[in-house]
Amino acid sequence: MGTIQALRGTRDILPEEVVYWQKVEATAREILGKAAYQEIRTPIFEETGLFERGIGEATDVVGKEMYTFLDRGERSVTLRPEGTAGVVRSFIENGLFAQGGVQRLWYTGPMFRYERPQAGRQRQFHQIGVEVLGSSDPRADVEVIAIANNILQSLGLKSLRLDINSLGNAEDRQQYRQALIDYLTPYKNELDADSQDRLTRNPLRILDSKDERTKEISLNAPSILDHLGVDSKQHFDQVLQLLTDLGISYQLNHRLVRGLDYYTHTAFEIISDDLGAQATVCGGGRYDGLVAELGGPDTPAVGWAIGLERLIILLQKLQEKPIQFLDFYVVSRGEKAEAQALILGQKLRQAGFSLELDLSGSAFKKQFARADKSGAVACLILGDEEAENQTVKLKWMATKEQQTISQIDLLDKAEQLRKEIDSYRTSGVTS
RNA sequence: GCGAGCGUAGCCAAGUGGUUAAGGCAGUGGAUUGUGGUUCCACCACUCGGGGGUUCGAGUCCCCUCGUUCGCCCCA
Repeated sequence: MGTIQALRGTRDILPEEVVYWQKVEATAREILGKAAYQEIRTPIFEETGLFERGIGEATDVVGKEMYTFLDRGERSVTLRPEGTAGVVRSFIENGLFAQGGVQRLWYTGPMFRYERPQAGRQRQFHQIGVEVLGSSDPRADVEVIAIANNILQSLGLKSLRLDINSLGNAEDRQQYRQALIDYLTPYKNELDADSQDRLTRNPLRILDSKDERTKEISLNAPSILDHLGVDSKQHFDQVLQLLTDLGISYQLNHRLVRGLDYYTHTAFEIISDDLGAQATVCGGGRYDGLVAELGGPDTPAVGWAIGLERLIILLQKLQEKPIQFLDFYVVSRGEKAEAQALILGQKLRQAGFSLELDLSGSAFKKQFARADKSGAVACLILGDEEAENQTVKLKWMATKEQQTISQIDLLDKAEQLRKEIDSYRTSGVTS
């Protein structure tokens, strides 16, 4: 192809699809606002070291999926592969911790990961996420999960599953890691290649391998839940109890291991069975060590991120397309009439109406056909006759009834018009 | 990074070595002068993602490349 096209793993979100995005954003915004979360916007690219330190050099995200390049000043720069590191950097850099108490933040925007595209997986994708900084209370873990739940449910998504696990604190994890290595080492040669590789580097990840034999072996592997210290155990028990109190059902999954190194204690995923291989819609957990790791004061934190593309795939499957109504479609013909139509349209918009102005100058017949397709409740018609008399014809598309009124009256009766239009809409009769 | 499938107009899609590349939807113009969702007519791919090769002849076979889909991997 000679023409330029969007890069691999990126795509355009066309108007037809954007209505879903707007619905998701509006819903999330409202729910987060009601829960006292504040939006934060951080740069799309950061110094590479932020992610290396924050996410962990041994992770795949950092090891092989980052969009990293040298800028003109020879700095190593990386397009953010996730949102948490940037938010935490900002939290530290701007001294948000100095405000004391708990900071509840949320963000949305594009993320970048150099991966092989697949259904529900792109190189540029979008997330909406929350971070609660400054509380180690199990209620924070649960609040965050409950909010994710609210958003998903408000959008009408059902049949989602919450998987949850605890990774304990750094000590628990270290101990468990050793126990796991001890258990797996005798089977080393039977493990799949990737898992053999991970045995020393990142043994926890072996637990969610999809290789059959590896699965069999890890079936009897020690569970992290048996290696939690007293405090970790208590924290997790409380989280589970509170979830139950809230009526949120969950599934314990001791193989759930999140891919980013910063997670501690609670780790969870909200999973859909309607997404194919990329089934996780929302993933998150607690990351008590990250703020300190990045040079800030020791600050416990929890958060999650929702994958917007995946969410929208699900939403589209529900076939509940948000409908956009139009109040008027403005049809005009003749130089004078066309000019008046433009002016009338402007005034009506200022009066709060939505409308589309036909610019084609083609035969009325054609313009009406377009009016019909536009889904407008009513048509405003301006021809030579109307232009001469400063009037306009108002035609209700559903009933085909039409009347002539002066342009001034039309604007004066804005309130009444609004009611009439709304009554057509609610009666479901548009055209 | 690995494996497999696919790639014909804006969209869906026939075609599987042989004259001018079906059809449908959408779109555009028209069926006399200012009125819609029906109908009717016309127009709408010098070309089959791109490049190379085999052949008298390729959308149809082969190679490369790009894209895409589904897995692996990874994760949202």
